[in-house]
Amino acid sequence: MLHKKNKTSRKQPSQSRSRATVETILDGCVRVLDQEGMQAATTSRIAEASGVSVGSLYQYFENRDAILNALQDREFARTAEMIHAHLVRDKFDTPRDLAGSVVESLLRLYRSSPGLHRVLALEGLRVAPTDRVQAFDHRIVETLRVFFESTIFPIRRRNKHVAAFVLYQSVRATMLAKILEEPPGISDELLTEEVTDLVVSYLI
Amino acid sequence: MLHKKNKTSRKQPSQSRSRATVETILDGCVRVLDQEGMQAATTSRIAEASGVSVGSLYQYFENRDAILNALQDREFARTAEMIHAHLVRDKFDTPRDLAGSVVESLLRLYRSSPGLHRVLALEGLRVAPTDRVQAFDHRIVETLRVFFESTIFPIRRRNKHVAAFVLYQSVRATMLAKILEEPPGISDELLTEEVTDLVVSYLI
Amino acid sequence: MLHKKNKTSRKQPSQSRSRATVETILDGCVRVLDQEGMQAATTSRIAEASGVSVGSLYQYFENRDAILNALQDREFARTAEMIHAHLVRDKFDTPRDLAGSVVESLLRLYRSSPGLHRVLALEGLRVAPTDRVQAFDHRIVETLRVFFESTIFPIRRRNKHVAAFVLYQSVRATMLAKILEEPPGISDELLTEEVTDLVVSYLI
Amino acid sequence: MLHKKNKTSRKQPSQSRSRATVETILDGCVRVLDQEGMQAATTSRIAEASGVSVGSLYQYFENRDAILNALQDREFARTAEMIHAHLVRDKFDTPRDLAGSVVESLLRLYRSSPGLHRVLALEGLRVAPTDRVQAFDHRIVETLRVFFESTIFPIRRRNKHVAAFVLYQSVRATMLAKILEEPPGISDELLTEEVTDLVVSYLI
DNA sequence: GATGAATGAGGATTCATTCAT
DNA sequence: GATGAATGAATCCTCATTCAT
Repeated sequence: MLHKKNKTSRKQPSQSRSRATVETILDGCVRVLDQEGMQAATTSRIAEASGVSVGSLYQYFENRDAILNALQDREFARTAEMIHAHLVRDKFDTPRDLAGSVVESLLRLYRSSPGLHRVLALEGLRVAPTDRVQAFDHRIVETLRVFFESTIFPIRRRNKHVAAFVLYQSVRATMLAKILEEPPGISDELLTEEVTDLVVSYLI
Repeated sequence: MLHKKNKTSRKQPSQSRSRATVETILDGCVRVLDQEGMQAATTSRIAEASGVSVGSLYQYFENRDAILNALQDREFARTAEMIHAHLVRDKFDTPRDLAGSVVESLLRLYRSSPGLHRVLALEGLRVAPTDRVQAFDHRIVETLRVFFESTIFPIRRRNKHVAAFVLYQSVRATMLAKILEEPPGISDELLTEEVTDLVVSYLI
Repeated sequence: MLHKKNKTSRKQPSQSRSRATVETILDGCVRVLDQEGMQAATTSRIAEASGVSVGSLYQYFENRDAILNALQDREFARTAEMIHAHLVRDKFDTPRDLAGSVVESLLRLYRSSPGLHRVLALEGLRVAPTDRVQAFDHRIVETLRVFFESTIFPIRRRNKHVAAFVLYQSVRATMLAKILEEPPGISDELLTEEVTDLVVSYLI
Repeated sequence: MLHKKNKTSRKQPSQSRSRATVETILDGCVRVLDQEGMQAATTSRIAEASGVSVGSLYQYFENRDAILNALQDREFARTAEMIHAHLVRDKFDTPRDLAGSVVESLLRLYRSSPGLHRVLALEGLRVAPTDRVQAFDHRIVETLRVFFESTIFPIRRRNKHVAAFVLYQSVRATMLAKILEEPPGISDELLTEEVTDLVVSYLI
């Protein structure tokens, strides 16, 4: 009743060509967000930046929000994978090294598309009114919690869930603020060091 | 020094009545942001919620963005004042008490108008191209730095500026995420406690 | 849920100026329907033909369909009034005269805006999926039925409701077809005469 | 003589397979019109309902309007044939029986695809600028006129052409209104009876 | 000063048509 | 011949801004 027709939720991007187009569109959207910001992310601007027509956008996505949702999903997945990959590494030296490498990777990830991550943080591309942000934030927090529960490193926090939540929000916000504001007198190295200190002194 | 460069310089809100109207409008805008979100903050909705006409809005503000900018200014000022007030209090017991009370106040402040602060966070009302956010963030960070430099409490961080930056971003983001996402199983008290721990273990 | 906001169903056209604008828009819409047909009745074309801006259209009407609905309401009301006025006239000579004058008036009414009435017939401006047509058709049929029940003229049809229905549809369709197709060799006078015969020989 | 002036003349549907595809497409279009209405009759919906690809649609038809035109041609032809078949029947009892059987058949025909006939009525699929409707209406009217001129039944109308025109429009409109509006309290049988009365009392 | 009706540029979405495979 | 992905003009609608009263 809300939509005249509901078809089969657009093109099922199963064929590799379809999937490629979807990725192309998402990449275009990231470019727009990074260089021109959220308010510029109109359907025609996204189409233009992706090198496809507006019509094609709608061949692959239900509507504008669906693009942003998909982009969010993809980026959260990448973030989660990145963090997970660090935590399951066999080889590590000290807890501090591990923490530092995660922090540093996060900084790098954010720097690769600051505009995108600015929007993702807190506001979460605004689409599903909070659910999507919460759901994905939660996934990352869970990854951290599980690690805290199972690592042989001694963690002095009683409530691992809260600890994961606090640390994820803290590190993310600090790194993003760094990239977005570039406050004078604070280098990447220095900040990575300090944030790692924050994490380690809280956990151990 | 706050005059910005208003081409037509609009209403110089010198008369108290004018100032009152400006405040009324900002309050209306906050109400809209809190209850209906950013996408509802249209000029006519703000006018309606403020009890003034759209025309009057433009008597007091250059354009829509100017309203959001002014609101941002006001809220950052309040935050800065609140933090400052805590830090200059004569009476305090322990460093932990002080940190805890700041953290708690921040949580309260955010909870009083979550919609407003969600928008302010990182994105800075998306208006001023980061300058405004940076400027005000900087002011708060400076307040903290000065405190760290001058307090008789022993602070083990070498670079007080970075420490202030890291802590401000961390506490703010964590508290906001709490309010906006309300992750299950994390109470206000518990989180306040943990964040205070984060601050104290990093600083002392 | 269907609409983001529902306001108070637009401007309440109580002031005479508002009402005048509403009429202006409806008149513009009629002009478009008559001269360019239904497919040309786009919001911007209607606005243009009415001499107002698209924005103003939406100040007075919820959406495009609301314009067509209002127009239909107005035209049905006019038709009903016209028919009613004929039936309640004190002075008339014979049943045939009365029938003939109604038939003739209807032809004149349709000729005043053929494009509009073409659309109104059967399709009914398409908006409320049939309800509106049915409702108004019904009103006119009722007017006729009441007349048939109460007139001192002898009516030989048993079921006055069906008779009213049959006659209204027949006269309307024939007159409209005449205007829209202008079949060669059939003059207004001749057709009026024949249709009057159809009515009279059926009724009396 | 039906060749129209197809610029590129498309597929001359001489091969039986081509003709079959054309029919398939028209049938699909009818299904869409009946079940979903005119606004749903998009090229892709018609293609889907016909089990062919959009591309194939354009193999057989110049453009969308050509499909609707062809459909109109076909349906008018069927109607004309149906009426003709009744009129040339050798066996009939009374004039009333003949009239009644035509009226009833028309009702049945319309009921078999109401959505199609709603669109065809008066509006003539809104395609050809009235010419097509007129031409076909005229053909049916001519069939009737010829019958009126040649039948041994006594017809009391002087101008047989006008009589045919009036009756065709009247019967068609009444039957269609019945099907499209389904006014409460009017059964098929009752209406058929009344309309037959209308015809007979006018003619004889 | 205040008002709110009027304006129209801009944004989301649809769909007839084309064309490479 | 058949397919259906790609295209973009055309449509509905919103909302920041202006200006006559």
